[in-house]
Amino acid sequence: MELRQLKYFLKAKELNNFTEAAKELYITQSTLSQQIKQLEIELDTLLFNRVGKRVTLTEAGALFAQYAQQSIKKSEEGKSMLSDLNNLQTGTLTIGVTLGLQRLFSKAVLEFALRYPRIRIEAVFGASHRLVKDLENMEMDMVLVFNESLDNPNYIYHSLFDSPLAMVSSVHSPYSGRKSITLKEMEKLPLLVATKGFSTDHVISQAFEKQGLKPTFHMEINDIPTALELVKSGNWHSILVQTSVLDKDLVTIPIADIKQKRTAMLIRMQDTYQKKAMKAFQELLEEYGDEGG
Amino acid sequence: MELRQLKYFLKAKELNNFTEAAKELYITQSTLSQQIKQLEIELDTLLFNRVGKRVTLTEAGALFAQYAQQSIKKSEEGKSMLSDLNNLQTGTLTIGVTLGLQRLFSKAVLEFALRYPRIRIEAVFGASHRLVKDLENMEMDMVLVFNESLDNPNYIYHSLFDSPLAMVSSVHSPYSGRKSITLKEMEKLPLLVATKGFSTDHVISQAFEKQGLKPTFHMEINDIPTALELVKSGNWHSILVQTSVLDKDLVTIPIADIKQKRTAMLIRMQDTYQKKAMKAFQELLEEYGDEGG
DNA sequence: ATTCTATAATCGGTTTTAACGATTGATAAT
DNA sequence: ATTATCAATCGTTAAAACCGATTATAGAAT
Repeated sequence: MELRQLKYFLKAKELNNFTEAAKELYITQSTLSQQIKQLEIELDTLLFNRVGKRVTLTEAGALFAQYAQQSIKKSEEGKSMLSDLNNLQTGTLTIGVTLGLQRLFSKAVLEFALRYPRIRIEAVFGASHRLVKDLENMEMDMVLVFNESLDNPNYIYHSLFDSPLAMVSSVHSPYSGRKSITLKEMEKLPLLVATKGFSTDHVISQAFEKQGLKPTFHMEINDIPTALELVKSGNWHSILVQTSVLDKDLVTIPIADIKQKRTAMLIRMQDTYQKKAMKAFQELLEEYGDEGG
Repeated sequence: MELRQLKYFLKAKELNNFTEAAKELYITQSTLSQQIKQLEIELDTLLFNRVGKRVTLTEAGALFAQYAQQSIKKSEEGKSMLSDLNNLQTGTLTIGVTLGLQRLFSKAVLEFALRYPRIRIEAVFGASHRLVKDLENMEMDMVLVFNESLDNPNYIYHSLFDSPLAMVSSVHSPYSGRKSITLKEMEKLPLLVATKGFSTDHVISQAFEKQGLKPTFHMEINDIPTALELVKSGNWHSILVQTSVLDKDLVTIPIADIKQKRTAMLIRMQDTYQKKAMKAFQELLEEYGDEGG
């Protein structure tokens, strides 16, 4: 048994497909096939069921995966611990971020880059469920999302701040200056969805649905800065977590009938050893989170 | 980084000597040297200081060893978990036992062998510090010793029973029938040490010393059954943990001035996964332990 | 029913590398 | 000064990881 084989196994498990897994591992399918087989022989247990042309994890495989992952994790923790120790700080920090937390992230990353110029940052924007999945596959060090609360004990959940949903409009819009707005009022407005496919979008749709309202979303965009640019034109209004917006040309108007706040949170694997860079980044997030995102 | 390299590294760490380590690993010294170097290159850190012809672990090496060990452990736990799952029970249970717990061990192992005939038992008798060291190097699943209380959080300590020290004599000896005896009385008797080099021996010596007594030990043996045979002859008396002795030809006489009892305990590594065989053995030990060793 | 497609297993050959034996170099002990 | 002991290094060999091509199989499409 070698770590190499365990890594191959986990990738195959993740994709349930040897050919694909081999591609991602930059080896051929035949190599992967052989290495998995070798592992199975050593363990004297089938890890995958071969039903026709497809493979599915066996129960034994699922159980074994836990140990495989932990074995790999420990070895990598050891490595990154040493790299911290050397204080060369040549590490990489991979962070998943959901769209609405872009601002918080940029603020933190700006300061972080100043303090730790030699640490490479890899930021992956995406839908929270996708990010969490990547975290599970150890492809990320931490993710920044809204309201994900898997109760998986292998992860550490850390709330950063709460923020309500609000309508975003141009300062020149007739609604500028309003203290609040109702969903019913918004139903007839030209709306722009800035978080298509994200969990925030889901919350918004549900709120309208609950009141039997059918708003028209004239546009869907999955990039917040672009969406905000469009809102500035005055042609559309959008709905976002309030702290995602801070621009002198825009206003946020509290939505009277959405009480539920969104909670920004940081999720990371439970490590006995936590990368120094990670700790530092987390501290920055907390700092900026307290200032209101 | 491969598990093979981590195993090599740990062995080298254990022995502080590449040549010896290579021998135990059944590889040549040159291979070991190269593999360690390769690991060091990957980690970008020296694991050993090379001072002249000898090697000593660096601080980084000591830290890394923790992770290496855990990585290996996880992979092996996974493997043994599967072997249990298959219910083939082809596993091996390696147990270290200190001399005085021989009786408890034999009783338990007898029953265990009946219930789990396909599990191989490897029993290693030896001094407790030696056993504990082997346990640390993961060469044992558990050890049975007296009073070892390292406060290492990676181990689980489980007390089985307490037992006082007692003088052991032939039923025909003049002391047979005595309710108790003092160290001073024993000083002049022909004594036989049955636990030379073991921690119990240490306790006995200290007790005499404390009272300024200088007993004469006419014989030293490091095997209890043999020692007991000799005591039966009536020529010597010995001092042992009371529960080590159960023989119609022998009597145990409580020693009035040694109040301190010896605690039999089981020590095992803290596993998230515990071998079924281990659990079963532990249960038997507890059962027989309650009956008084 | 037949062909096509997607997939895993297998086979034979190639490349990589783990392992070896012998040698060198360095240093501690004699 | 000599010897013994150890780690590093070098060149070679054996093992095994890997590859490309082929085969086998099952599901999908025709």
